[in-house]
Amino acid sequence: MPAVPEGALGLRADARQNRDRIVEVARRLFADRGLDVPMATIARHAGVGVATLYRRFPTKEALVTEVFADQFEACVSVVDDALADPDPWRGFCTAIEKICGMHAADRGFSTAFVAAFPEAIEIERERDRAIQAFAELTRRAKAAGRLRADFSPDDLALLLMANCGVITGSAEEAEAASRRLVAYLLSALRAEQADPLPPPARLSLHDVLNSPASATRPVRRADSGPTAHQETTARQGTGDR
Amino acid sequence: MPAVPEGALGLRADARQNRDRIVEVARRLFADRGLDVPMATIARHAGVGVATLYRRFPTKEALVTEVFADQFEACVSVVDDALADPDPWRGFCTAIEKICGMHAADRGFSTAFVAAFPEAIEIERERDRAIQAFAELTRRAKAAGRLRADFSPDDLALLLMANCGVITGSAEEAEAASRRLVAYLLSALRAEQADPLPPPARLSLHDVLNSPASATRPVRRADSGPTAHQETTARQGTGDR
DNA sequence: GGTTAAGTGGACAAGGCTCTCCACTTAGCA
DNA sequence: TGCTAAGTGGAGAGCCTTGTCCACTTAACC
Repeated sequence: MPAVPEGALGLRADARQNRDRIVEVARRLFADRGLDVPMATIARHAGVGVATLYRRFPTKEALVTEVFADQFEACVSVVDDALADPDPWRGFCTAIEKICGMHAADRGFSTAFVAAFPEAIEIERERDRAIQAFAELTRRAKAAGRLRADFSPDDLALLLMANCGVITGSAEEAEAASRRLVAYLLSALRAEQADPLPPPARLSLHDVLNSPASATRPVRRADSGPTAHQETTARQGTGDR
Repeated sequence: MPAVPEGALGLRADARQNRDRIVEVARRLFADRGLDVPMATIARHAGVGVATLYRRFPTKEALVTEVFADQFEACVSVVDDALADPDPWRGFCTAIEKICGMHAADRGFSTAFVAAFPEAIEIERERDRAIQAFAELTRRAKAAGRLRADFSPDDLALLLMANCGVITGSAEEAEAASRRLVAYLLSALRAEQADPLPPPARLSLHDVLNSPASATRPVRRADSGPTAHQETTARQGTGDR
């Protein structure tokens, strides 16, 4: 993450200020209300017009990506820190707790993270590194005999999505819920657990991070058409879902 | 749940048929695509006009309530069945597995359940009974020494919301993810777990089931206004969030 | 101070949604 | 068969979104 975001490089001083304020305001609004705050609201809170907003960030997605880029980096470095811990199990637990806590504290981030914007190119390289780092952390925690052997690194996606699920209500409620859920989950992950698990979900971290589903571009399947009843064929071609 | 829904009582034969088809189609569409299928799509698939749809169900919420009323009842009877099981822990586990499985199999239901429509009056009485039944199940499973003592009946809300979080992608993916998550969670709930938990989240079942947040009426906080910068007071009165 | 390219804001286009209105059709009954 | 209340479909109102356009303003350099 460069100290000056590359998008703000050749900007005139006033434009630069406006851009900074937009990002700052967007971060706060996304955190408080989630990703579906309208662009006009962000613009108004930043004291600019919508045109200015769209001049800096051609789509809402671009704004979201920019806003959460460094939060994503923070997640990555949490995993790095965990790898540096001499006790791999402690590292593992702290990493999960920290990441889930970050999500719980930021409504927009949790959505953005799970939704994931494939266009976040500067993130892409980091992402693969993070996945490998977490896999290594997993390996070590298992080797230390603390993490159950049938845990799959892809289960991280499962945990994160579950964590997102409990993020509702006020920030404090969300954080309390997340903390308790994570405590449950971590105690399920200890090696002493004997009950066998059903097969890992086909929800790998790669899938989640490249999913077409997104809060700003919701998944919309093509209309498969009616399967019965007197639906006339003439009505079909409306393009309606 | 009456055999003939009270909404369909004095209806003319053709109207009755249309109503039934609407509910059937809506159930299928909600299950496949979630709650945000447009009303027009439902009408089209049912082979009726939107006006007909709105004549039977004055709001989308009313339709959703009707569609999921019996699924809700099914959840309640799952808890009843669990209470009838001589082994309370087995009953407890099966209940959770079944309910989570039902949610995973039905994208719309999971949303509707967590969102919860306070207006679903006929459900209201059932709801309190279900909550008490689950509390009783909890008590027995603890008494049998199988469920960890610090489990709170309100944690059911936590589990259900977490489960909702992993419902993405195809139906099979969702069910696989849910199964694995539930397996993790149940192993965390066994009495042998020693690690103390953080305090229960202030997410009681009552709260969740009466939450103002909803998929059809998303939570919208009042705009608190900007906290800094040169926002003019004149711009404030636009009613924008 | 004057020039000018960069920056700006507000109106508006395009398209989505829920829900309403009203002129027309039809089931049910004598 | 013919009457009538019940039922109907489609157009469109009203509101929300994201994103565009263009006449105006202003920072930055001479």
